[in-house]
Amino acid sequence: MRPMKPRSGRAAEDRVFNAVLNAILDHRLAPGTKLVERDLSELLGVSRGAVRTALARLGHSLLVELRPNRGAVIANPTPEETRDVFEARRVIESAVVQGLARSIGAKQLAELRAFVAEEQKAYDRGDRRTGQRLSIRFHKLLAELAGNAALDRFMEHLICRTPLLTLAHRGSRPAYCGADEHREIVDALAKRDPVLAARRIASHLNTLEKQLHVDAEPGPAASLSEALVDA
Amino acid sequence: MRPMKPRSGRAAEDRVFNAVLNAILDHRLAPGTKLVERDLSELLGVSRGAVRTALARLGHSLLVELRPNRGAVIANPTPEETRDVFEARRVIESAVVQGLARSIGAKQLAELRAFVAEEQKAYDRGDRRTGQRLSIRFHKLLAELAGNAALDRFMEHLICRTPLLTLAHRGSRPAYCGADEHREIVDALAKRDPVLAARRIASHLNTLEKQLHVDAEPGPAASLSEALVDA
DNA sequence: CGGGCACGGATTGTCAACAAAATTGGAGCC
DNA sequence: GGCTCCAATTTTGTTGACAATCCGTGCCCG
Repeated sequence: MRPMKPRSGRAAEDRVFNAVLNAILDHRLAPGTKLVERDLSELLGVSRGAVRTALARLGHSLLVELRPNRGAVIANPTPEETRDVFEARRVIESAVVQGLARSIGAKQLAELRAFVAEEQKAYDRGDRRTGQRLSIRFHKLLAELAGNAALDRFMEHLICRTPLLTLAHRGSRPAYCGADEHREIVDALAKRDPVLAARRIASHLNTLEKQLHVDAEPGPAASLSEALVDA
Repeated sequence: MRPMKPRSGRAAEDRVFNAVLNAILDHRLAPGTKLVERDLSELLGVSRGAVRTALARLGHSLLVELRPNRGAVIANPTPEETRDVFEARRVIESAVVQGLARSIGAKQLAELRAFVAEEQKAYDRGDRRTGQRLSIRFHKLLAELAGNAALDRFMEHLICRTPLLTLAHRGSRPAYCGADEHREIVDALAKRDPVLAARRIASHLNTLEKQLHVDAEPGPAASLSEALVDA
C-alpha cells in the first residue's frame, strides 16, 4: 500500500467529497453508515481537517447527517423527504424541459441523442452500473443544456439525493431509470413541443417514484474501505 | 469595549453567518466588500475558525465569493445570474402557490392575511427597513406553508440572493416589493384558484425584475464595522 | 436480578502557533 | 513621471496538540 503523499488544500477536500458522493451514487454507501473522521482521513490519505470540511459540505447538501459531538452518518431520508424531493424534481425538471424545448439547437439535440444511445448500449450489454450512472447524468445533462445555473444547481442537489431515497425505502435494489423513457423525452424536445416534453418527464419521474415502496428497512451498511474504492 | 466572552461552537458560527446574512438582507453590505477573517473575528468576538466555517457556508450559498488564498468578498452577481435567479423564482414560486391554493386551510390563510397587514402597516408609517424585511419574508412564508421542505430550502436560497442582485444592478436603492401585490396573491389563494395565484406571483416577480436595469455600478462598499451592527 | 453510576477508551470539537501566499509600499532605474 | 522589482507586512491556509463530549463496560447497590 502506497504511503501516498498526503494531499492538502482544496484538492484533498474534493477528494473526500467526491469519494463519498460517488459511493452514494453507486449505491455503495447505505443510509446510516457512520463516517468516522480518522478512518476517512487514513483511507484517503488526507488530513482530518480536509475530511471535516468535506463532511460539512456533504451535510449542507443533506447527503450526510451531522450529529453534533456524535459524528456524521449517511443521511437516512424520511418518507416525507422522499415525497418532497420527487415533487421538487417534477417542478424543476418540467420547467427545464419546457425551456429546453423552446431553445434547443441541433447540436444539443445530437448530444442528447448520443447520450441516450450510450445509455442504451450499457443496459443492452448488461452493465447495470454504467447504465445507472448514465441514467442519472441524463437528467443532469438536461439541466445543463437548459442554461439556467440556478436550476442546474438545484437539480444537482436533488439528483444526488435520489439514490439515498431508493436505498432508504427499497433495500439495495436500485430503481430502474429506463433509457426508453429518456428517448421519448428527447423526441418531444426534437419536436419542440414544450407541453409534451413536460408531460413525459413528469410521467417518467412518477414511474421512478412509484418504484419506491416504503416497506423495506435499509440494507446493511457496507464497510467504509470497501465502499470508497472507486470501480 | 466589552471583552465579550468569546463564543464558541455552532453558536459562534451561526453568529457570523447571521450577521453577514442580515447585513445583506438589509442592504448594508454591498457586492465586492472584502470580508477579512481577523476583522470579523474581532468584531463579533468569535474565533477565526468559526469565521472560516461560516464563510464556507456563505460561499456555498453563493452569497460570498471565496477566492483561494485571496479571501472572501460579498458576491457580485452577473446579469446572467440575475436572470437565472428570477427565472428560478418564477418556476418554484408558481409551483408553491399552485400547491398552496389546493391545500391551504383557514388558519394558514389567516396567518398570511395578518402578515400582509403587518407589512402594509410598516410601509404606511414609512418604516422602509421593516417593510422590506417583511416583504422578503412573505415569500419565504409562502414556501413554508406549502409544506415541501426541498422547495422551501431552494426558496430560502433564492430569496437571500435577491438583495445582492438589486444592489449589483441598481445601485443602493432597494427594489420595492409591494404589499398590494402580496395581498392580491393571498386573495387568489383564498379563492383556491391555483392558476390565478400562479399568474399573479409570476407577474409580481416580473415587476420586481423589471425594476432592475443593468446600468448602475455597485455602490461603494460600506465599512464592515458599520454594516454588521444590527439595527 | 435490574438499574444507576462511574470510569476508560474512542471520537469529535477547538485553538493557537506555524507555514504559505498575496498585497502593499517604496527604492531604484529608465 | 512611470515602471519594475523586491522586501516587509498582512492575510489566508494547515497542522498537530489539547479539551470536551459521548459510548460502552463493568461495578456497586438496592
